[in-house]
Order: sequence, then C-alpha cells, then structure tokens
Amino acid sequence: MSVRTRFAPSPTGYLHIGGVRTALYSWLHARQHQGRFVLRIEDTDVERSTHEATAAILEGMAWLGLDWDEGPFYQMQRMERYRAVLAEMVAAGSAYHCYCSREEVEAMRELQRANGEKPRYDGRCRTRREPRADVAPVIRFRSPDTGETVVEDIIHGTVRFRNSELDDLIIARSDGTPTYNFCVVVDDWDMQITHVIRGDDHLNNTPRQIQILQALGATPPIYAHVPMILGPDKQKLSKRHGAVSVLQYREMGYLPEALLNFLVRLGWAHGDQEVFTREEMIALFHIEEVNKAASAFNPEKLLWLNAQHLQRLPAADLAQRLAPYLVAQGLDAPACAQGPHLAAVADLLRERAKTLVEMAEAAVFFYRAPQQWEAKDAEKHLRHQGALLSELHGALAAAEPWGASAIHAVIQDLAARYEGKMGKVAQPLRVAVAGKAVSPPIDLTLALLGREETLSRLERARRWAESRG
RNA sequence: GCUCCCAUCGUCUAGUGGUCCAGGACACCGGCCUCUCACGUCGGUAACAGGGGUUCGAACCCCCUUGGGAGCGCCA
Repeated sequence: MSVRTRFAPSPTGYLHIGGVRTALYSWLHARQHQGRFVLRIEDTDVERSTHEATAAILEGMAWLGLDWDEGPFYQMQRMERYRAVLAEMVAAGSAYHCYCSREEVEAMRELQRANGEKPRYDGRCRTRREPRADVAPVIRFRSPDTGETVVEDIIHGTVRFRNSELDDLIIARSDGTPTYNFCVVVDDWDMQITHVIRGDDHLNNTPRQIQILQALGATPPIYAHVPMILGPDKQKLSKRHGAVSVLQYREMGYLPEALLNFLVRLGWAHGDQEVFTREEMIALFHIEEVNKAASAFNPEKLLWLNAQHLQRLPAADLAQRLAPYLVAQGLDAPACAQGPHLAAVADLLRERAKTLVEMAEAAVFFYRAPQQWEAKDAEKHLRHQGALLSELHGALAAAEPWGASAIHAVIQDLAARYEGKMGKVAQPLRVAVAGKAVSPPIDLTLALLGREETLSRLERARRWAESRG
C-alpha cells in the first residue's frame, strides 16, 4: 500500500512553529515514499474557527513550499458522512445516547477528583431505555471496560493503556455535531491515511481513536507521535517567546528553507550534518529516527542557518527574494532599476547579512544617496578630511577603466601618502559614499555604485568637511 | 490526584555494552585574516540528573528516586 500522510490543523489561530514541524515531517515522509500528502482543515469548533486563520494556514504552507496533493478538505463539509457513521454506531450498539446534563457530569467528576480518582464518565446512560423528553442527548462511544489497548508508535515504541482507564467519551454534541476524536478517526479512515504523524500531546487520545476504529471494523493507521517544541526557556512555546507564527518569520527576513532546515534538525539528526537542502531532507530524513524528548527553540541557531542558506542561494534567486524587502525599505521598483544590478548588490551583501531584512537595510545606499552621514562616523572620518576627499575625487574621476582594481589602485596610491594605511583613505571614502563606517569592501562597492554617483557623493562630503573646517 | 510520555554541554544533537577521561553545531571567550563590518579559519570553556542493580566492562540494558511535559472538555 502506498504511503498517505496528512496535516490536519484547526483554523483557530495562525500556523505556528510546532504545527509546521509536524507538517514538515508528514510531508517529508510522503515525499520520500512517493506517497500522497493530504491537507485537512479541522474546523468543527465553529465558535473559534475563522476564515482568516484558514487563509493564514494556506499561505504559510505555500510560503514554506509544503505542497499538498489532496485537499484542503474541510470537516464542516463532511457532516453528512459523520452523521451516517454515528447512526450506524448507535444502531450497532457501539455508541449510545446520553441524557446526562453538564451539571450532572460535572458533579460526578468533582466527586471523583475529591476521592483522588481520575475524573471519568461512569456510563450510567449505557442501559437507559427511555429518552428524557426535555433534553437533547449527546452520543457517547461505548468503550470496553476490560483488557488493554496497545499503541504501536514509531517513535515511542509500544505504549499500553488499560481500558479501565478510558471512559465513554462524547463523539457527538447535543446539537448533533461530531467531536474531534470521532472526526479524525472517520477522516483518517476515509482518506486512507497510512501514517498519522502528529504532536505527542495526542498520544493519550490514541487508544480511544483505536477503539473507535476497531468498533468500525477499520484497521488503525501507523502512528508517530513527535515531541513538542518548547520555548528557549524550556517552557511551553507561546507569544511571549516572540514569533510563533510562520508568517512572522517571513516578515523578519527568514528563508523558508532555513526555517524548514532548523525545524527538521529539532529532534532529528543525520550524523554531523547541519545544513540540508529540501532535497537532502527528503532523501535523508526518517521518521523513525526522531527523538522522543521535547526540544527547545533556539533563535540564534535559526539565524545562523538562515545565513548559511543565504550564502548558498544563486545570486539571481537571492535578488528575487530580496526585492520585496527593498520595497519595505521604501525603495520602489523604478529606483532599483536605475541603480546597480540587484543580483550583484545582493551577492556583495550576502555574507554580512543574516536575514533578508538586514540585507535590504544594507542595500539601501546603493539605490538612494544617504540623507545624512552617521554623526559619529562623519565626525571621525570626514571632519578635517577636505583635502583627502578632494584628492580622492580627482583620482577617481581619472581612474580608467572604472572597476574594482582601478579603484583599489587609487586608494593604495593615496594611502601611501597618508601614513601608508589603507584605512586612512578607505574609511573617509566609505562614510562619504555609504553614509556610515560599515559597507562591503570599498573598491567593489564603488565599482557597483558607478563613477557618477560616487563622485557626486564625494563632492557633497567634501563640501561638508570644508564647511566644518 | 490518576494515566501516559520524557531525561548527554546553556541550546540542538552524535552515541544503540568496550574504539567515549563522550564527537559535531549554535551561542560565548581568545588568536589569525583584514580598508570597515562581516565571512572564513585556528584554539578554548562546557554535559552522560541521582541512586541501586545486570555485566569482566555501562551514556548505552533493568528498577527506583528526582525533575520536566502531556492528557483526564458537549476544544482540537
């Protein structure tokens, strides 16, 4: 049988980092087995589900390149099917109507808790014959009282649950809508999911789902419960840890492949390899090698990985990814088209930027002359340098042909006359042109900027220096 | 409280009974490179939670303790 996996988020919020990792593992598993990856939206919680959340999930998946082969399926559109299965189960006696009020059940649980027991429904409606006229019943699954249910988990191994621990759970609300544990089972069954890969917070639900599957006469899928991702402080990952939504990472200038690479390594390793391409992940990842322990999210390592992937991107590709971030810096397309070739700029900037946002910030001066110089840098490198700037202007105006080596020669010649240090010349030049004391190598920078723009910026700096004495 | 899961450097991990006085990566600290900032490179600090077993031998197997997490919803 060919592999079929699924990702089944509920649209009650953004697509978060933890969800992405289980999606990634499921996707990877399907891809490496030439299987199918199914996307299913679990929207049966009408109260909390929103269209915005659904849209954010789809957008996040698309950005990450986690493409699905089937779906998205929406559970709300499968109500008829659920009702039919529910009716069959009631008819077969594997489920029954329960007329207990919420208050009654709550009182029951309260008492059990007081006695130090695990709160559970006692099954008092199992044998009820007559419906209560004034209450809309829920439907409960009739769970076996004896024996045990065994989960064979790819990651955790064999996990045993005594059936006496599991009570008769509600599978349909009093308004007739089915609940989570029931929907997943029917869906995974109908969609012929072979491998259920999900967070290990679901491990405790699994025996119940297996029991329902058995009552339905279906064969349970293979389960893999992956550990959770914690915040850097080892606490449950939440908003106070900063970004948890994938789309925020896009905003912050991360590459999807870097985020995926980071996530795949959280709980899994392939020897000493740290950097993986999408193809390598598909080829090398194995769900059975995933760790059992939860792992902490490490933002510094993600940043480093992002830099690694920035390093490896072809220049043209890099430029294309960078463009939207330039717009965010206030540069429009025409402005960029007039300046130096973006691929060349990006290529120059890549090894000193860890995110696309940083790279965009560093790229701005190539397309827009600095409005003012960084005060400290101007004070240190421009002031009293009128003569030097003037000489530089003259020499660069004469440099032939305009290019890094000619520019380099100009700087060297001048440096020989200014204490012999390159820095004595390069720094004033850098501040004049870039507006600050940090930029890529100055010869390469000027070569890209162009002679005309360079001279005009130099001239402005010279006037400033002379006006300041 | 009950049930289930988990436990190697600060963090991500390698390690599946001897080749481990525990390897790699991020971060951190130092050197080198250098026109700035970075990149790169060389080196350093740093861990098998504790206690019992099993074994000639345990990071690796078993048990207990401790610590962490999850579940116990007409949420998913």
